[in-house]
Amino acid sequence: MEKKVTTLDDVAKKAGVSRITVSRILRGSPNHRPRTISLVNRTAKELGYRPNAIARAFRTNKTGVIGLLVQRSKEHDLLGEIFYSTLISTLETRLIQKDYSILLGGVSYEDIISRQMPSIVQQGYCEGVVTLRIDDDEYLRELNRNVGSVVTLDFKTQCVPSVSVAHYRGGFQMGRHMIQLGHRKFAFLTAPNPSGNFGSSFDGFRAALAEADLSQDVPVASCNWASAQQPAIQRLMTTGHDFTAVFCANDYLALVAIREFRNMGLRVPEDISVAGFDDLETSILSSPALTTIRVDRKAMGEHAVDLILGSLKSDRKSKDYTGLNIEIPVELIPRDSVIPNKRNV
Amino acid sequence: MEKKVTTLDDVAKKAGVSRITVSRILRGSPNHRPRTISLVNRTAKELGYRPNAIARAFRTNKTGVIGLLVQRSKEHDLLGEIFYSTLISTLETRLIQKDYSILLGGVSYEDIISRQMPSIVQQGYCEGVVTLRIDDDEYLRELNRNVGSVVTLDFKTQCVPSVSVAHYRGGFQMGRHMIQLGHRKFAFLTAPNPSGNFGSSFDGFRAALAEADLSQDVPVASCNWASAQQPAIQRLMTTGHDFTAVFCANDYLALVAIREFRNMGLRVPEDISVAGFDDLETSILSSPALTTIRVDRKAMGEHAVDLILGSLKSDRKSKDYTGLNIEIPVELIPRDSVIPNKRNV
DNA sequence: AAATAGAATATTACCGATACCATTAAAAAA
DNA sequence: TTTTTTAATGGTATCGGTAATATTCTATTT
Repeated sequence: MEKKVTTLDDVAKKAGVSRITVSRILRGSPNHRPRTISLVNRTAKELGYRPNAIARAFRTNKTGVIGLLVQRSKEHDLLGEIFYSTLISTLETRLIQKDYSILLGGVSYEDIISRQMPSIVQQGYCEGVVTLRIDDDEYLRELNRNVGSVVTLDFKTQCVPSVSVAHYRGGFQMGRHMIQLGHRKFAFLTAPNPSGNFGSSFDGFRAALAEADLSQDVPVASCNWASAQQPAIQRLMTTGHDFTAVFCANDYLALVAIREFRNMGLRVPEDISVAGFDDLETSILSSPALTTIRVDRKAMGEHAVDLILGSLKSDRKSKDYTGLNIEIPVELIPRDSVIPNKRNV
Repeated sequence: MEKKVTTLDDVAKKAGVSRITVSRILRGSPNHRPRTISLVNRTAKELGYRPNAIARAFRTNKTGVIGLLVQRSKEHDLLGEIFYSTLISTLETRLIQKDYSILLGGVSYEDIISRQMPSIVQQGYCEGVVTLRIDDDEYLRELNRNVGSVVTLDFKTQCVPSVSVAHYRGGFQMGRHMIQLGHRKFAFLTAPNPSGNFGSSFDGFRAALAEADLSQDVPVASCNWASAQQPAIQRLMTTGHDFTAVFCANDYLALVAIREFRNMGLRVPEDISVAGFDDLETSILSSPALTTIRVDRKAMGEHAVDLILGSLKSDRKSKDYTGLNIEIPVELIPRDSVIPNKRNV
């Protein structure tokens, strides 16, 4: 006695109608006698009938599956980054409501360079794909060639609809905030340029400096992810700079920076103010509580879902979303890691 | 000009062989003339043929998809929890290597109570399912009835194979550690009992107290997740307890506790030592760096994958994994949030 | 050269649903 | 009542693969 699944035919036979009638009724077609409808529904329930999604997908060419593509790498794992896990959670919740499921896919840096499509795409399981911070235009175009609908999250591009963060604006706000508190000399802490988002933050920051007629010649420490952040930070300190505030590309780096500064005997924020970007759930819990730029990840996820679903429906004839970019606004969250500068005020 | 996909028939026609020959050759069957093999391979490449995974899944009844089931709730989102995101990342990486993909599924608490199967299961997309900390035996059994292979992560059970954490052992180690540092009075900080894991930690902790002939009557503060942790913690402090060390069910709660204690004017760790459980990536960055119990999440993910794949292969006839439990060992990571007790030493 | 074994390839049926078109039954109009 | 229209239902082909079985072809044996 293996598993025996009930099919449409079983239901049809038992109910004494044709298979297609059962199919239509179960899908909610109204063009049937109430008697037949209730008979079929009852019979289906009795037999414990469950439509076979694979068969349906096969026939209709609609899988009800959206791929979620993240970049994977040895040293640093986007999926494991808390910023993204919140995002993913939002995507899942909202897509389920629309009867879609999420299929996870990882691509390595090498895959991207060699234009290697992930297996979930090759196999044709996905009706559409949402990418997380995949920043290679050519790769996105190739994806689009394979999947029909692609939406990019956390990277602004012209070749597919995208949802991005107002990094420039966030950097600008942080710049103003620090200047307002009396800081005049700054440093940046970043990771090796993922997707230029960090670059935008710093451009915005510099714009604030320009506005205040301050030197935009800001020293930059570029850290690797996994480890080896210390050298970059130490180098920053030992090259004779006299900054009083550091703007970090994200909250995680800010925490690292705070630890390193303290290891060097500096007090944060008394000697150096440190700010982050993202406002992770835990950033309010750090000590000092982190001054940062809040990003509405929920809104990001929701917009991404709306974009991808909208772009699915459009059978070439309806609205074209290509190049449509939604920029999520940000908000400065002043807390305790950035304080007025005693030296320059 | 819509999308035209090349099928086996197209390749077969162009190569002048039968469809099934193409199918077999592309799947690597050796029983063919080398000439035919290379001809078919060449033709397939020329036409850019990609096997249709849905059609194949339909025919073979093998989807190559593993479901990942997490509990979802308004106030607290497991998917968004960093502990799990690392786990998920590991699962994904390892499953891809075995040519499987991950389909994400969420279940609410209500779903579990009402034995409502998630859509990814109902639809029959999954060959197997890995659950994350779903702690209802009856629900797991029902799942197993629907999917064939189920493996539970972060919850120990007898009804399906499971991978769990040595919570008891971890609690025990932490107890010993604190006692060794001179602490005699303790408190627990936990969340409303998810899955009894937290309970095991505290049982282990108490066992260490018993070993040292200390009172096991430890006050407990039970916090909600999202917010409202303050009241529970304040209540703990204002009921005349005189503990010097607090063992928290996880690192996140430990951070919350530290903040609350400080808000009440207490110093951590000078006045109160605080310890967590999990060793999140960021826990070494907090100040003070968190003393905690390290859980090898990578090992958890790897074992889960091995279990689920092994249990897929077993067509009832081979090994039966039911009730097999793998317990992941833990390790005490002493850092700066637990220090020797000045009062009692 | 005929018989036979084994390797290579082909035929056919089928997985479970839906699309499309045809048909029948019931209601409305003549 | 007969015809026409409309609602309800049925028949058949089909999506793109693979399993099982049948057939051809090649090589070996006698």
